[in-house]
Amino acid sequence: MKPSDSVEFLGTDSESRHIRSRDPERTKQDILDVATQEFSTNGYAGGRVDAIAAKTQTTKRMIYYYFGSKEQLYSQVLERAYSGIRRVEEHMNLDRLDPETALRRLVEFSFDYHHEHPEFVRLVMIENIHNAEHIKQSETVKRTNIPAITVLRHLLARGRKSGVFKREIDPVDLHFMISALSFYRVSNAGTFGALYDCDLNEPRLRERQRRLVTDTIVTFLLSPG
Amino acid sequence: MKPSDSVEFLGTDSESRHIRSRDPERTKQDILDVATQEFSTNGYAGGRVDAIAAKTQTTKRMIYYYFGSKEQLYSQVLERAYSGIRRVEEHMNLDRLDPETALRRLVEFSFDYHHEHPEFVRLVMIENIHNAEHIKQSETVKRTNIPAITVLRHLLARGRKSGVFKREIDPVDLHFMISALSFYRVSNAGTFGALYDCDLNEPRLRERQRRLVTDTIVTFLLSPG
DNA sequence: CGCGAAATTAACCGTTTATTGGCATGAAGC
DNA sequence: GCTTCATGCCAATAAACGGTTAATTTCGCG
Repeated sequence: MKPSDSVEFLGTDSESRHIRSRDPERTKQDILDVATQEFSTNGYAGGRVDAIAAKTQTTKRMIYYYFGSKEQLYSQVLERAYSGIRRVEEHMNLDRLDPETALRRLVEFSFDYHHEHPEFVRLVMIENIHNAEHIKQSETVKRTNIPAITVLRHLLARGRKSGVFKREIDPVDLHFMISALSFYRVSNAGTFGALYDCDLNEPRLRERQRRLVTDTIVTFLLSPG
Repeated sequence: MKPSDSVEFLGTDSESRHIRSRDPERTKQDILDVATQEFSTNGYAGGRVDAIAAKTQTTKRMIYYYFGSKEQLYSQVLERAYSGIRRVEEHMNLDRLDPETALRRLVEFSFDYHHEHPEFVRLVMIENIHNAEHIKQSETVKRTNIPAITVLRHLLARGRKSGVFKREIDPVDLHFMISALSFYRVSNAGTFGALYDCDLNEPRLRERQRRLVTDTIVTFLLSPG
């Protein structure tokens, strides 16, 4: 190596490299953050390991060092994304509210969470394109998702007991409807907006649909069969 | 070229080539059919031109001859997929039915169409991953989708006039809800099934949700604000 | 201090992939 | 019969792209 190279090397060094001392956890999180962005934007096949490495503060080799393969990296990105919604969901304390209000809150939470986390929505879409084969193998994700149904089942039981909820409905079916209405608005904003010439992210429209979705679900539960 | 090559050449000739007489339209449709399958299964980035060519009765060269590029081929696949649902939608003749029944039919049709055309659903998912940038450029698709809203608007007006529909609702919003509930069940069957350990395609469950979705929409329209 | 393991880096490799060129050829219309 | 369109085959290409090699640096610990 020529002296000039050495100088050049040390020069860029102090500017961009070796600023961070070795910190495995931070490196991993850095990679996961960037990978989340990359995969959620371009899909799994469309996501580029090189692109991830470039946007990272570290190198491509580190990705393989910590995650083994593109696929395992993607799986971890997915798991982390799912853990996000669950963590928020857990601290909702719906039990203190009357059933109708609790249901409203739940729907609104779902609606808002999807809106605020489009990258999560996109990752789930992508995973579905791949027939959920990664999620199927993750016991963690599967286990941590059951509570969502348990909460709903409990809420439904409370509502029926108090006579507010007139409908019999399977908690899984209710969850399906709430998710569908929350998810689709974000996942299909592109095509829906293009086809019907509207911007689903426009605050006014979003607020209107937020109320609509909530009212629809609540109205159904309250109406006699 | 040696004589032996010539013989070899002519030999394979009569076996595999020139079996189909020249039929441009059929060749194009063949390519589109296979491409639909490939893209809807693997996504745009995941879809392989080689794989498409292999499953076709023709060659890769023909794909470029007729479609120019992978992207243009994908766009045409998308357009054709959208034209499918429109064609069916057109011959529904909802005007002969009373508003409530017409609405039921409409929801059921949407539910059934999505269920019966998962490849359409997947293509739309994929297009949304790409921010609908192909659809945005297709005037054809945009124009031919407006009628769906017009039909709804007319139906809503009829229902309100006759006093059956008590709710005021924007036709686009109604379309959004119907689509969401129809679409999500198919698009997210993978992750939903994995997370809550159920098979959304199981006939019993599907029938139950079909009724649930229809009832929910109808109940909302019929209920007083 | 010095040593071994963990962390990090740059350069490299083999393969895949979309895309094109070249060339031959049969069919159809004029 | 001649031209033109449609088709087939195959090889080439040039750029990605996922993954790896091998060397270097950092850090904790004895």
